[in-house]
Amino acid sequence: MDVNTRSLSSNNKSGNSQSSEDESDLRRGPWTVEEDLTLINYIATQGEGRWNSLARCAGLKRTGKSCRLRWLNYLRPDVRRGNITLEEQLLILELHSRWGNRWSKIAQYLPGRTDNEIKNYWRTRVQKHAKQLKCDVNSKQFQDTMRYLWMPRLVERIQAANGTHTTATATATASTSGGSTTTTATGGPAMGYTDDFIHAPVNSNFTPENSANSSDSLGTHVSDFGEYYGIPVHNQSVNQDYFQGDQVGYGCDDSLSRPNYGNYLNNQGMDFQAADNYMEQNSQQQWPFGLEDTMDNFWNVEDIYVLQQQFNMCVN
DNA sequence: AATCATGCCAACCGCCTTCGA
DNA sequence: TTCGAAGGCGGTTGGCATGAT
Repeated sequence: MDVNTRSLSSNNKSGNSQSSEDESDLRRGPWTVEEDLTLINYIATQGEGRWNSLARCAGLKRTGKSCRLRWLNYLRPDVRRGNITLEEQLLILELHSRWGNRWSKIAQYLPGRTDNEIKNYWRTRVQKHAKQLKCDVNSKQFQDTMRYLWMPRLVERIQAANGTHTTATATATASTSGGSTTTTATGGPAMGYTDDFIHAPVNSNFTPENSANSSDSLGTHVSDFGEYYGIPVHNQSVNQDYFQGDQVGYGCDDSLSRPNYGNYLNNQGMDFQAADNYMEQNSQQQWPFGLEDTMDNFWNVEDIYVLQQQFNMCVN
């Protein structure tokens, strides 16, 4: 069935009455250029308002919801396009560890990015790698892997790309196009095993099992990520054991080490209370990171290989 | 060249919350 | 206070693009 002509009969199950609409006349599916222009022009002259009436007044044969979604996710002038940058990836991981699937809340900290985009990123990229590691994305193992392996690694990549600091002696870059990933390693061992993880002091007492407890006293089993890490939503400085690099190791055993990324986000001005204020005061400004991640993804084949090894050590 | 598998993402669905009469 | 309308949000789907076979 043509997506544009599908029945709308199921649309009103949600309690969102569209009774004032002529349902038989409503369009669905992809928006046309003409519809986009109509919506843009209408909002440019009349501003945003009540979406149902806006849709009617603009002459769009769409539901108000559909118009709102199209505007917020695609037509808004401040919507950012292009790959999620390394910094944005790091921020998404960090914020998701705090708040879980609170996509709209996470999106507030990534100006120009929509909750839908972040959600899609998470589902297509992060969950994919959880699958590759054969663990549930909500599992403690995966959370720890993400927190103590991937995120520090990502910080290293950011620092390396910025030319500010990196302890890595080898770099591997991945480019993902479509479904495949190609990898270019420079200076690393032939087996694509980079030593990003192997060069800094390690607290041998640290394990993923105690990691959650290391930052607070609330690290007992809870399903929600934020609760899991025992982090209050607001007025909480950045996850302390994660960002205070010298105090706690992040690996699963002594073969792991942490990059010297301490307080990276704070050093970038990413204090969350400040971020709250920042967002309130200046919601239109772009996030002060300018680095584009042309590699698309910070995980590559080598990373997965290494991570699988480390992950297995964690589990066993 | 054809077919299949996979990734990506725009759009929809439906529940919940907020608003306002 | 109640109730319907509208908005917000997270989950899910479907179609297109691309790569693999």
